[in-house]
Amino acid sequence: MTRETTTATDLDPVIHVPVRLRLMVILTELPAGDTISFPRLQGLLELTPGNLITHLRKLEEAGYVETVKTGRVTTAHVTDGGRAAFTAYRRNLAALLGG
Amino acid sequence: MTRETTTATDLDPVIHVPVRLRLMVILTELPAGDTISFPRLQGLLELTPGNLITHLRKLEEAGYVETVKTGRVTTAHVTDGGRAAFTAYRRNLAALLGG
DNA sequence: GTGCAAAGTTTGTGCCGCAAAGTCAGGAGA
DNA sequence: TCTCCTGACTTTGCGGCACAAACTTTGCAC
Repeated sequence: MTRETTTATDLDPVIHVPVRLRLMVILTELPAGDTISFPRLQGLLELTPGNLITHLRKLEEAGYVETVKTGRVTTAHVTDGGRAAFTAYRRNLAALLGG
Repeated sequence: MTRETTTATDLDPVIHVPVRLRLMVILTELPAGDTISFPRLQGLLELTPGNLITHLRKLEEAGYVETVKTGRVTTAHVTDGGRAAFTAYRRNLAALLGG
């Protein structure tokens, strides 16, 4: 009951923040290979651009997301590591909440 | 998909903080009418007392938890409002994560 | 080429989680 | 009874982070 619960309830703080949690949901639900634009994300999440870019960078620094500037607009997509981390996050959360 | 998702994904910030989330799990899994002592909570969560009391107070201020000092030791238990809020939190989380 | 609007960036502020250090109460031993 | 000691909180200060306002940049319309 010591090691298991400790590990199981360790929620990745990079993902756990509500805005980033919603970001990861949007990005992982995107068809593989697809990207989504910065303005579209901003509209979906109803964030100020400054707020959005901060969270996107946090995810990028963690290696969960990649952003590419194509012409005028920046697009984002989740990485393999990001998908894995998100899966682990969900598993830990389920373990904590018991289902 | 605008107003509904916005409402559904609104995660109660009082509960969402990892320590308090674990606190709510422990407290709501307690048999109805039971209480748990401060030192026991501290042991289970592996927190400094200062940290624990801060979070307990946050939950108390929100009306989710009540604490009673019985003799030497303080005990805590969840309120009806706390149970309701926790249920709503889980529902919102499930809606966000899609399951 | 000048004005305008959309897109992204930087910076500052305020809040909050966290733990170190302090306070208080009760019991054991002299 | 007085004092020491231990266990149980409590308070305070610091560090880090989310958030948005204000600034910069880029491209199009005219």
